[in-house]
Amino acid sequence: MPEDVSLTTVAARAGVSISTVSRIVNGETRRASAATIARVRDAIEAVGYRPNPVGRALRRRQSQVVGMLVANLDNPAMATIASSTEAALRSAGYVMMLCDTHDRADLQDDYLSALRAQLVRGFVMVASVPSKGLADLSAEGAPMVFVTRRAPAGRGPFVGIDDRAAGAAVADRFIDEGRRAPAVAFPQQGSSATRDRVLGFLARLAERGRPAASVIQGEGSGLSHLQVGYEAAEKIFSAGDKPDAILCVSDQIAYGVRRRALERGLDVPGDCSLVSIDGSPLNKWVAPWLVSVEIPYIAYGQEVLASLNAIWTGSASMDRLLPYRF
Amino acid sequence: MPEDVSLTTVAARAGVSISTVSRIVNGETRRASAATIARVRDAIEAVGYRPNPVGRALRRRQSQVVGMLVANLDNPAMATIASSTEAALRSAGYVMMLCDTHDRADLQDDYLSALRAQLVRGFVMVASVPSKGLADLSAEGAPMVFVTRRAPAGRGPFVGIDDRAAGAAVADRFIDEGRRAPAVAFPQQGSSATRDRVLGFLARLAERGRPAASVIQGEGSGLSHLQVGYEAAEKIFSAGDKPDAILCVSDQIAYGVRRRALERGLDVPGDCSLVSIDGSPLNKWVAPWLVSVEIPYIAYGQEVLASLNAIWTGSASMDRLLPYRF
DNA sequence: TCTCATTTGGCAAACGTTTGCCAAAGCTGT
DNA sequence: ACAGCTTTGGCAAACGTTTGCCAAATGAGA
Repeated sequence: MPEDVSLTTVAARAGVSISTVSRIVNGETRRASAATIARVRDAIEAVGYRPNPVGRALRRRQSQVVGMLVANLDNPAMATIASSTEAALRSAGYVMMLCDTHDRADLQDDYLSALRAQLVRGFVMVASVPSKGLADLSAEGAPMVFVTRRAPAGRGPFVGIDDRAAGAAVADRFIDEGRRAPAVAFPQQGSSATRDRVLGFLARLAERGRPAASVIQGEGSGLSHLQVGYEAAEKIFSAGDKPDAILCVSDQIAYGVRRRALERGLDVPGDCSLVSIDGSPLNKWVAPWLVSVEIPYIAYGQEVLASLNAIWTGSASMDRLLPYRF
Repeated sequence: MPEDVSLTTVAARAGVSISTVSRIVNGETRRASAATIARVRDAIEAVGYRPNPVGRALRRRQSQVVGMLVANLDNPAMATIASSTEAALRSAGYVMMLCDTHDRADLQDDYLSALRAQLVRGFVMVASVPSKGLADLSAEGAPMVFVTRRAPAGRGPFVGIDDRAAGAAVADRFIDEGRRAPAVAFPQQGSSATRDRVLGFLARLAERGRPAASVIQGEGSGLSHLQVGYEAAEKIFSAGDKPDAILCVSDQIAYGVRRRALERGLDVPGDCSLVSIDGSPLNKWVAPWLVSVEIPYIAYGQEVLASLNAIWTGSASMDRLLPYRF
């Protein structure tokens, strides 16, 4: 299958000019007679012509590529988002270019500029980090949608869940279950997502008669949420009050908390129940002790696509909040 | 930052022709005087010129893009491979385009032809599936490296571990530990990787006096290895002999086996120890009961790059087997 | 000073598209 | 038969790059 078939090949075979073929390929049916169109279509079929995306991008000054920057592909949730977004984009005729920023601002900027040079059509920022390049690009009005974490600069369409509400839902559950000593484990330098979950949780508890001061709060630092959970748990378990229910703002934090709990000889959920926000399908298999608010990461892809489409067509860019499920 | 700076911009500013600038950008230092080179370099710096990859690809008929097809991004091992490969390629000046084939031949072919149209420089097939498009492309001699699973057609450079040896290593361990009733859990329609692991395991056991017929073999079917393990375990546990050590050919299979074991009231590793081949870092946190042969997925990226480099420079394409660690 | 080789650099033609503009042909109504 | 409009389609110029070829300028040797 020699792939050196271009508009010229088709034009020669159909006995028309390349302009005509180009127009027909692009659906400009009003610029050619029905007979010509049929002849060209046949020729296209016969030689197996496929438009060359590179030539097209050069001329149009815009490619079919959408760039996706993800903070950490090793995080299963982000991998799922990447996978579903790739599928959605592909089915709409776009291709996705994926970059792993490792949560580093400098890498993020490198990737942004490389992608821009590729004339990408849009950017999908999954858990972006604040950076100069991002701010610039955003200010220029580049098509950009933020997933999981909101835009550092504030404005920018967002795909995710209502993090505050999710936190509040866990609070409600704890109260309804009659928990005496609720706690929360979260990362020291959290993103908008983890922060909002904690805030929603504490706010709802306060509304229902449990002021924030009475809630055991454990924060952890470290690169991975596993480590964060492990550290946060230490603080929580060595607090004066013994917690009987802990909100972990992500699955991985819950894994870390649980490990520390085991090391301390605590039974989960016997002595202390763990609730997390994420809901990886893996939990059912490796963490049956964990109750989780399930986030439909698998559905993120189509929302991202819808959001990009809205931007491209000039509609108002609005946030897309997906339903979570307890 | 208006990004409409091209060779023309630089040429005008430096007072030379675009040919000269192009040659200097591409390191053809012998085609211009030192003074000219300096002047051009300054101009490049001043206007912030970056070569346009699209124009370049069109002219060179070859882009800096490397296409990566992965069977399932939700699999943490593959996500890690994708991440490390992306990093390695990026640091060598390439960009990676990632596609998730969901292990489907038709999608794989779609992606292959889309990537080819993008004039990609090479293909990285992570756990590829046999397909017509793959066979054609491979026959044409497209630069292609196979990761984790060997080329369906046989020939093609491979990056992975020595799967038979890994299986054998587990066999040795079982014998050395004095296990009475070893078993193995594996997928019904396995890849070259899982097949080789089982073969290596059984062969070594046979060498050391345990003919294959005496080994409990449980195969499972299903989309995910979790399910495979769950099914395989059922067969293994309901066999006449009660196993006291099971080789699970992947981490996820081990998770499935363990779940079934729990349901049957078996203690792991008390009643029966589990050994898997994969070694996800997550194991330490969520599956401390699992012993694993650790595969250095994080190091795959650089090997993939090295393999591609070998192909591009015309060297003999050889397999790259990485060391595993018990 | 002349010849010849080397250095230095520009011209122009590609690569595969898209699209503004022009022109030929076909129609309509007078 | 003629003006004017619509349909149909081609020409050619871009988009940003690379590169074969040619030419001017420089330098060396005679």
